Amino acid sequence: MKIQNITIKDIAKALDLSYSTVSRALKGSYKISEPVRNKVIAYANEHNYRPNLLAQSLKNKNSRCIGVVLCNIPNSFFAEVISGIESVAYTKNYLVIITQSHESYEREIQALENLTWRSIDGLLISLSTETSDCSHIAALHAKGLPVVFFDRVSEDFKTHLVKADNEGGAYDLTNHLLHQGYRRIAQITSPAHLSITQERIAGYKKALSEAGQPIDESLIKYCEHGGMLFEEIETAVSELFDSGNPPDAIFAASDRLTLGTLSILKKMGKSIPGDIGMAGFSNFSEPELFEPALTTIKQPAFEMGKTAAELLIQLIESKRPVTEFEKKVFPTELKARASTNRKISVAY
Amino acid sequence: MKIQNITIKDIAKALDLSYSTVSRALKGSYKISEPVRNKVIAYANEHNYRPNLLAQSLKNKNSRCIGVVLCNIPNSFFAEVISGIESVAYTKNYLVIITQSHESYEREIQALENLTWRSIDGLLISLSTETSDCSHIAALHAKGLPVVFFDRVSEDFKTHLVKADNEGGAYDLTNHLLHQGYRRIAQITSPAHLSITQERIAGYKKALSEAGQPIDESLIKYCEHGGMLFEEIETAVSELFDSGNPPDAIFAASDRLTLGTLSILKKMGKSIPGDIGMAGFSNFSEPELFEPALTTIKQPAFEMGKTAAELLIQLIESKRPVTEFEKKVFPTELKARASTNRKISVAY
DNA sequence: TTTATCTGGGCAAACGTGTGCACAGATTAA
DNA sequence: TTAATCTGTGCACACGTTTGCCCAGATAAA
Repeated sequence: MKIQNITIKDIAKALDLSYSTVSRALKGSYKISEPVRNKVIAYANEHNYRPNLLAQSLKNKNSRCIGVVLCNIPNSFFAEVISGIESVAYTKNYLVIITQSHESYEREIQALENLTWRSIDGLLISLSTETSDCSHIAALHAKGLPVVFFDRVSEDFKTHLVKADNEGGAYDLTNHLLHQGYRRIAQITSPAHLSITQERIAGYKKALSEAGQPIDESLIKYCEHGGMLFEEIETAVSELFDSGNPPDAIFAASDRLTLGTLSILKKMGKSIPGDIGMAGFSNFSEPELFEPALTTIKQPAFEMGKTAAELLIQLIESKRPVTEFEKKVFPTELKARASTNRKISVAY
Repeated sequence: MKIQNITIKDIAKALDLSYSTVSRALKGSYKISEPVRNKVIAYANEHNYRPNLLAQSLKNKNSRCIGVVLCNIPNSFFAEVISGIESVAYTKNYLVIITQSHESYEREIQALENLTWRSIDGLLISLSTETSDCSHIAALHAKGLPVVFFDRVSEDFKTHLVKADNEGGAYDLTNHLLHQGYRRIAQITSPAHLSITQERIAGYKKALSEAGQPIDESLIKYCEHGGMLFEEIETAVSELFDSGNPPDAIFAASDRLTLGTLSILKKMGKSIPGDIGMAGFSNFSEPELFEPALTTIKQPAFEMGKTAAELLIQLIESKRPVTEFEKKVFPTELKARASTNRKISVAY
């Protein structure tokens, strides 16, 4: 921007002081006499002095920016996470730069390059569905860039992790479906290499096992693009129904998959929850407005964003290298609604 | 970031050249001989040289960042706008910094201060509901900051405007409701001082007038916070129904108002579209999933973001001061669905 | 041969801050 | 009175780039 702001030099000239005196008076760092300091501060306030962040960053090799890489912004879950991140960054005076990977490994790498080129002090990242190898992130981390994983995490290297209790959420939801009398419960989910997928499948299988139900791997459908392509959800659903032994309930493992599946079931004319039960992970704000009102597992997205940002800033501002890392796991919340309400509570 | 990148100085030392020669060779700007230039470029590529953007910005007084101020990210409309902005910025190599006003005038000012402090090259802004006076933006514009308004625009000063055809959209929707046989059509809308509100009311009134219907100002309810407070929507709805002469259809003027109103009507046990017709401006991705499937006016949000970003970058990169400004108006799209389907087409 | 022009490249200052060092004057200790 | 210490301030360089100006050597013109 071409807007001319007042600089330290201007103040120095006006008060007939050296640059360094002004700088030190403003920072309050060094031995500057009271009268001089007050004079400088008064002048600075009066003329609305704002230090030039670019110059400070160049000098100090920090930028007070944190970079965020996530899949895409319109997704309800991530939109809420962003709000959480911003709420912390705002008070700590960091700027948040958001980039989207659009579930693509290549774009994730580009986003990361762009961010590091722009000088960020730290990175918050949720892996894209295509990402199975984290060496691009590990390399930055090894060079000293503080990193916090959230949501879709990796344990390829040690750092703070912030995630939902995906296993617990999937367990709760599967149990709920079982209690409602559903028996052949399918899961439509993200690629198998993602942490969230593994955990959500683990919870699902755990609930089934505990209930003495068989586990049928053909009921688990992986969408390689996490539902970015509508057709992959369609394929998954039709495979389930064309199998000769269709499910009586579907559990979708993400926001997009949930909405996509619901949409397809309605198009197929399935009656929910009669013909088939339907539920999923979703942070959409008004799931009760759907037909039928949708049973969801909701993640505390805002809190997760907040915590991730707090941990990251703590990492950035730590004087000593941090060696003890935290793994924050947030409970999920099951909201049972009409879409799984068979009104038959079966004992087993 | 503490990551040490290779600098021009490193290249200069390695090749035994001066800094300036290296700089000029890389920029391709000045008289540098072929062999020297090639040598420099080869070395730079080999060692993965990236110019330090902070230093460049400091020197050139531009930052290759554009600032965006909007109400809030989780809103479907704005989330799509952001995607549009990013798609352009990405190819033109600008970074997008998104800030939220949360519909507050004060936070809008803070966001703006933060952005300018951070050095942005241009600004995209959609006014908060509380903003009636644009002098804070005009001041920046007067200082030379390129500004493009989108969505909620102001004509306080001359610049590019990007908006939807709000009047046309409201006209179409009102007409649709009239054709469906609704007669007492209410509008729940944003504060009266906003451009979008005025236009949406104008279209609504125009359709009513043309149909020979009376205009009842008591059917227009303004939500001072644009629906950020759920209670204000509740108040608006209950006032409509408690008036003794309730509406037979409600037209909500924004994403949040639409979802909020629908939610309240359902809680009240109203039958839609029987008791009351319901429709609104909304960019939610799957309105057909609602109960009932929701009639919407959809704005081309992605296109709007794209165009706004293009105009802004054009402004930023223009050599001469621009004096001719454009006003881009995008058509909206009416999607009639069950929530307004009375199945009685009344001639009038 | 001398002078003017061109070509390629280096010097150094600048953008706005931060900071190690030096130094003048005042105070204290010997 | 002299030496040691403390206090407050200024000088100058650094961060990484960019750019106006200058200059050495080569070439062309006179």
